[in-house]
Amino acid sequence: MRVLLIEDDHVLGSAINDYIIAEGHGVDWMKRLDEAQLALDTTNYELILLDLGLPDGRGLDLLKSLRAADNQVPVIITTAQDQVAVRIEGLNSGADDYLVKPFDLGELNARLSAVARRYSQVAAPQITIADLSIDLSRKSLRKNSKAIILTSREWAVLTCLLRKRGAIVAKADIENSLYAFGAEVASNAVEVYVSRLRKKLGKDFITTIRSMGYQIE
Amino acid sequence: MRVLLIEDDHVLGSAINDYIIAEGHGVDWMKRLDEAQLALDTTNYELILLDLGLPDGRGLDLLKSLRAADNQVPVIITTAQDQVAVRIEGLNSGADDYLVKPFDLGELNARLSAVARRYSQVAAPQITIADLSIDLSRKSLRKNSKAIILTSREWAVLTCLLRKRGAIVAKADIENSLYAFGAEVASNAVEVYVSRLRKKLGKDFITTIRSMGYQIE
DNA sequence: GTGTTTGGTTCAGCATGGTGTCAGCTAAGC
DNA sequence: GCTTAGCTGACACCATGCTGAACCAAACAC
Repeated sequence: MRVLLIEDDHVLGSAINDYIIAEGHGVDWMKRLDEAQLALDTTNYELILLDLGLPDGRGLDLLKSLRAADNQVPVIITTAQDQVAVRIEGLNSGADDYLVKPFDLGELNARLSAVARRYSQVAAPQITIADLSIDLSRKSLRKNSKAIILTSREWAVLTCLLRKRGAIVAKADIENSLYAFGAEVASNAVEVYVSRLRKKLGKDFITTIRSMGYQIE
Repeated sequence: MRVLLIEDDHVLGSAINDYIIAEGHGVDWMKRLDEAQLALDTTNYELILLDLGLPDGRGLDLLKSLRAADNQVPVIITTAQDQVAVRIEGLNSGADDYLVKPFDLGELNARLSAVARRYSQVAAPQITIADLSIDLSRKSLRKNSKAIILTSREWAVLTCLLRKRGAIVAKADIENSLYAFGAEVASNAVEVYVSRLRKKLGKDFITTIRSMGYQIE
């Protein structure tokens, strides 16, 4: 997850910065609003942590202009203990969440993952390859924006290949992901399903690497 | 918006209750978890306000089972000032937000509208598909502008499918949204309801994806 | 109380389409 | 050319899904 941190306090800022990195996310830390605006213009973030206590007090404007521009990126605002009114105004201006300073870093983390979870539901992991768009979680698939129905076995083969996209996947690997281990299938089932997939998705979508396996892209 | 309020404190509860009503929303106020579970079984809420400080301390279980059943209804938890750990666990268990008691009613309202805003983006109130027009929040349904009455179970199945419109919804998912946690039903109930829905709404409205689930559109 | 209606759940028998298998074919590599 | 690997149409079988009907429980009328 790529996070934009807008915070002028050096001590708190670097603590948060380090913490988010330790959680495995990427951070851009901006100490001034004009820098933040610039960063927003050039990069797509998945989360913004916005300090509303900045000296110039224009953090809310940034938030409002984001929402006015129909940018739905989740924003968590941070305020000092006594700024209840600011907090309310922030939420009404389109913030998704807030943290009251001083806050527990564990709490920050919980909020991060809550927002990340929420966000990941909205922005479906949509894969687009050539004229195909594939949504694995919804099991929906479109070719030239026309829906295509796959059977469950066909899905199994497709996801197995997509999970290792770019790599060459051995036929045995695919077979193992199809049939719970043990149940040996002495046949060319995988070949059959690849054939069926090609009929539905297009000839060149899955390439055969002779005597090694199959590959997508 | 229909809100389920779970709060055992009479004073605070009735204050919140009145406040939400004053804001133009509907509230069901439950003082015990078993009542709340019952309410959840029969009604679809758009927001749940859950007090994690209930005497039996099983509020978290309710929340977890909701999420386990893939119920995405926004949940705001309330905790006392000193229960930071509970709060964090709540967020990690799938709560969308929290309020620390004692909280400002203005703050409650800001959170309500924040959640409502977020929610309204997801579920459009009026849906039109083919010759059907469906209003989920009012539970009204028309086919060629002729009203159709559905039973509550039929609604549950329909809304479950519509909420993930376009996606393939597994039968188990639908079952989970029908029968809140615990109550295992060993039968083909979902099939029966789909069959009845098709009889009322038209043959082709819900499509079967064999061994995967059902799909609308 | 009885009778009726309404909706939920279960079951059985039937229909159907996905699955696995094979045979005959094509294409690749040498 | 030959050999081997992979492709694909055809098909039988049976798990999966459909649906009418029966059965219950709760609500309601009288």
